[in-house]
Amino acid sequence: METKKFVLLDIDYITKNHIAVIRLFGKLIGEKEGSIIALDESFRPYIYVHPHDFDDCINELSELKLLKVEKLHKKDNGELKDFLKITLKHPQDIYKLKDKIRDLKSVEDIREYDVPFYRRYLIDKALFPMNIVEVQGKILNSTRSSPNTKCIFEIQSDPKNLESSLEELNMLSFNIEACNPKGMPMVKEDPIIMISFSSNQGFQKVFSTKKSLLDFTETFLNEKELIKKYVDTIQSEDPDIILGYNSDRFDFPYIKERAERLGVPLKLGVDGSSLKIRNNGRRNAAMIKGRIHIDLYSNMRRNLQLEHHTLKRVYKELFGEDKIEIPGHEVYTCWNNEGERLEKLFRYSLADVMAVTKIGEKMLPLSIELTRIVGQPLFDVARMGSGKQVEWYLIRKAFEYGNLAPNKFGRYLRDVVGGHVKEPVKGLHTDIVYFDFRSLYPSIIISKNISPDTLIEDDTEKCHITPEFGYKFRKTPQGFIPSVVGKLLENRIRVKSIMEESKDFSERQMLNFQQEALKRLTNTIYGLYNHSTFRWYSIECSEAITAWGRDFLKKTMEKSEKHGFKPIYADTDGFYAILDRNE
DNA sequence: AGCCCACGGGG
DNA sequence: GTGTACGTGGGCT
Repeated sequence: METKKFVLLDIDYITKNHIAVIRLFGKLIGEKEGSIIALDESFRPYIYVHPHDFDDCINELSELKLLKVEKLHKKDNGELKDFLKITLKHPQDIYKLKDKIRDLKSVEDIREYDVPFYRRYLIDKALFPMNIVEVQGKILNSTRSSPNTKCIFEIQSDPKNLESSLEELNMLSFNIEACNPKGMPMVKEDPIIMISFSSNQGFQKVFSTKKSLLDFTETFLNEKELIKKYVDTIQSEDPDIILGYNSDRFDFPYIKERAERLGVPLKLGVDGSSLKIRNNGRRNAAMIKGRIHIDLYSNMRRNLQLEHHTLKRVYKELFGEDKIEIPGHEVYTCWNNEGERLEKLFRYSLADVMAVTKIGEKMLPLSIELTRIVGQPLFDVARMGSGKQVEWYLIRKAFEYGNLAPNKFGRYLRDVVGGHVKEPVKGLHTDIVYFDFRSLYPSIIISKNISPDTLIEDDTEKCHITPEFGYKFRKTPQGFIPSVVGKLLENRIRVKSIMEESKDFSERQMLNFQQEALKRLTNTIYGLYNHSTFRWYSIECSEAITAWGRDFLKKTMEKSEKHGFKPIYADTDGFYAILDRNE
């Protein structure tokens, strides 16, 4: 048996002889660079069933084509219960059979039927994308595919998750230009006129169908040759991460359609597969197997609070300098000119793509740390809001603790009593102190043990009683959410202390992003209790947290007044105060 | 105050 | 893809 170590970049599954085979895509380490695809045929999909009656249920299930039915204990909302674990042959069978199983007379409910197969694998095998993973098995084939070594590997025992890697990843940004005299280019009419690239390894090129005197440019006969060069460049640069700006909705769909018209296969994947675009309503996602495509635009919208999120504006915000710019409507005139006007377009295209690389270098470390904590692929984590990130983190934790994740609710809105607001004292204030409660909500969750699985009806047990509402939360044992929040807080303290001791700059930087990621996840949780799309949704928990928050806020304001402060404004999770100088 | 709708961002 | 779906700010009633 051989052993391979690699950074786990991505994961999916394929079907071979009606069997689902997990594929781990990685960047090999500890030897000359190259990519690996590690296959695991041994994992099978499953769901849980909560039956009314076990014998009836086992009977009814025997009619269906199932691989295995086993009885086991799982914690569900704080109670240890018996469930049936049903293993099926193929992930698609779950899609086909889940309604049938749910509708059986003997079945009360089905559980964890909507955890995608590859996510199930990551959770059950305790693997974390962007970490180093070790696999044992045999090399199926090792070919030289230009110019990187591609290794196909068969996993023969459980893969192991090792430490986080500090390996530098190869990032390549790209950007296309097209133009139309009347406005936005139309994919049916307007050809791609330029494609520019920039990498974190120093690669910078602008390819075009027109000539330029600038040294970073290269000219191609026609659009078809240009797109071929695009494919060649991605294969030869062999990036782990591909970056774009609005590339999910503009660059990739555009180039895909142009390539189709010209008959150029867009074989961009490490396995030779072509670009796929998932069209989920307004949530487009362009996918390349074995490489992580990240559209920084969605990232910027989520992470920067700005009035708008054009590349120019975001660049200015992050780096304080202006990027050279050509207004959209002038691209056409520049392109149809010669000399300086045209050269300016080349320079603009390069500036754009270089800006994307710089933004990527600055913003990706946080997404990578989130990925390492959440434990889902970077591709997915980069496209999730913080609520979904937390949810997947919790689903993993639930598995670790032997809990079943709650099913998804519907989607409905509900008014929650807001926080306490003190109308501001009019006037111009100086030397203001701000007291922030957001960091205190996690402590309230822990100290009052606020969790759906600790909420009780009667008060025969020792419990915390919520002000205003009177909701009761068991004091022991610790609830699921409080224990997770506790671990997150402890972890963050631990990471911060390691960070302060570390002498290595890049390690310190990584740890800083890690503690930032932990902070984000922690501070997201309390707000999720009143999102009906959240699996651990609980209006009682939500109200309890804000009720205790108001309680603490008022008490803290009173206390601050005794120490000579004068609160001038308060809202929900904090208050502003000044030192009362008259005293 | 609530509901519906359009828009973002890319050239 | 173990499928079904974004967030928000502005205008309107």
